[in-house]
Amino acid sequence: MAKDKIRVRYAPSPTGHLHIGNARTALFNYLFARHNKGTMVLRIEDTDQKRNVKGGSKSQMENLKWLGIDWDEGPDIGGPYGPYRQSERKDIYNKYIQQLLDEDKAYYSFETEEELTAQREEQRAMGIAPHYTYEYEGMTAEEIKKSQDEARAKGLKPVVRIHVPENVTYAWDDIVKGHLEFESDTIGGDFVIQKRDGMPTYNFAVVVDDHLMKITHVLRGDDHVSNTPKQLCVYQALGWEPPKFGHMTLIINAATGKKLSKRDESVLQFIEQYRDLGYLPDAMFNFITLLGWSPKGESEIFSKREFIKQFDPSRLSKSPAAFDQKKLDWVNNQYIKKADRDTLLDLALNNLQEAGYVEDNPTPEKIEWVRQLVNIYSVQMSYTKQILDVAKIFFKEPQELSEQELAEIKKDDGRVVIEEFNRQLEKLSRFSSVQIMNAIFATRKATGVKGRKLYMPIRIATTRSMVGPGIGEAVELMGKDEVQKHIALTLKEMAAAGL
RNA sequence: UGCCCGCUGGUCAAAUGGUUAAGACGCCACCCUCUCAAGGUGGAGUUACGAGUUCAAUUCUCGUGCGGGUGACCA
Repeated sequence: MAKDKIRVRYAPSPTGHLHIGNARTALFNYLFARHNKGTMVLRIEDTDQKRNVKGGSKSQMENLKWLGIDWDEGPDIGGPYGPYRQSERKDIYNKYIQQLLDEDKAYYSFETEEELTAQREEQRAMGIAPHYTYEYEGMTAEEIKKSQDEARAKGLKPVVRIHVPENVTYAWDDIVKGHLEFESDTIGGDFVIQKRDGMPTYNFAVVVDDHLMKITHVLRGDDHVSNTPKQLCVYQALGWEPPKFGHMTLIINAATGKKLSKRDESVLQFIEQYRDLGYLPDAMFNFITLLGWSPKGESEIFSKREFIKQFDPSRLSKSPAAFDQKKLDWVNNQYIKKADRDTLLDLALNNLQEAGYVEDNPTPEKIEWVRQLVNIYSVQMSYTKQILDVAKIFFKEPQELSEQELAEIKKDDGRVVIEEFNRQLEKLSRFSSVQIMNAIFATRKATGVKGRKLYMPIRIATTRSMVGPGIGEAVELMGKDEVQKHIALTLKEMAAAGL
């Protein structure tokens, strides 16, 4: 028989926006599927009604698409194994829960949450691992039935627990971590497979869905390792063949060494936040792929197509990956430098408008101006919103010159240079960068000053800053009026300082 | 505390019994340059510790240490 087609899934719960860690899980499943010409399934795990966030799954899907991840089956496009939302699959789960009940592999449990919490406290106090202990221990079938009937008569609603057999070893060869095994008595006792509200629990629904959706490989986060034995228990009870599992290491915050938690605000963790700052999807895709996975050669910048081609799950790392913002910035800068100019323009325009630096309905001239601005600054931006900061000389009223700047223009012939350049500017027929450079050359000729002594006073007087892009372009973009205003202001300040 | 996992420079990592222990980010220096970036060149910096196996250990084994995950009617 030919090897079955590879089928993987990404199964988020719609509890919020797309988190970096989840995005990575999706990404690796995607790469694995595409590399093997397999099928990518998107399934929404929304069995916890309390935690579901409105619009959560829509936001997840939007951000996945933005990242360049698509899927072949899912709630939005359907597929042969739907529905793809767990909340719509209740009948399916119920059927298998009933089957386990009938086969005596599961049972109704009436212990209340208060009782269970008390039990756990007690166990913890005794220094043993908290676990559920069988509530019908030592009872005959009749006694159990009687006890349940009484509980029901009192109006108690049961949950369904699965019998975890004794002395069983749950073992699997993990794609990432190698051979792993757990003894059945270490997984916490008979666990709940159906909640009081009638919904299945995660560990049960996942098994049913993965089996029915013919999932062949489960790539997920390390935090699911301890769920795997429970799921294997369900597979066994149902008599199903489990898929292959691979548990990817967590992404940690380099500063704390801990798993990135949504509550940790020292790192931006949601794809949307990066999107808003003007990070590029391809760059994010590239960067996230490098979190816990390494390519074969020495290069680290790859297109999606190249990643798909060379993706190999055996190169998934066993040790946690730290989220390195500086590296992300470097990666994004690599992409920005190569990016399509219109794309950058759109992003930057958006950032500038949000900041109120550019009006909402800019004229074509203004858009052209922003385009030039983005062009000259793209080489140094890590993300487009940085333009607010790096190009602030174009948007903010000039500050008083600093001591350092003043020192720079007062040495040697600063004043002479500035005045001469101002005269040369007057003579220009066009206010273009080429012409402006000509004015600088003419100033050099007239004053005999060159190099830094020539350029720096001009730079400071025109842009009111010692830093910035090429002087010709900077001055052109600043505009003639603004430049003349700045020069006049500078000369006034110099006079006031007695120069 | 039980169970599970990990540990190569500041960070991510390659190599897997034999290498001068790749590469990338960051850092430093120099070059380029009016400045800031970008780019180029170079540099510093690493196999957690202790035993064992072996001619040879970053690699295999054991122990110690440190870090992490998990212990729900969350997923």
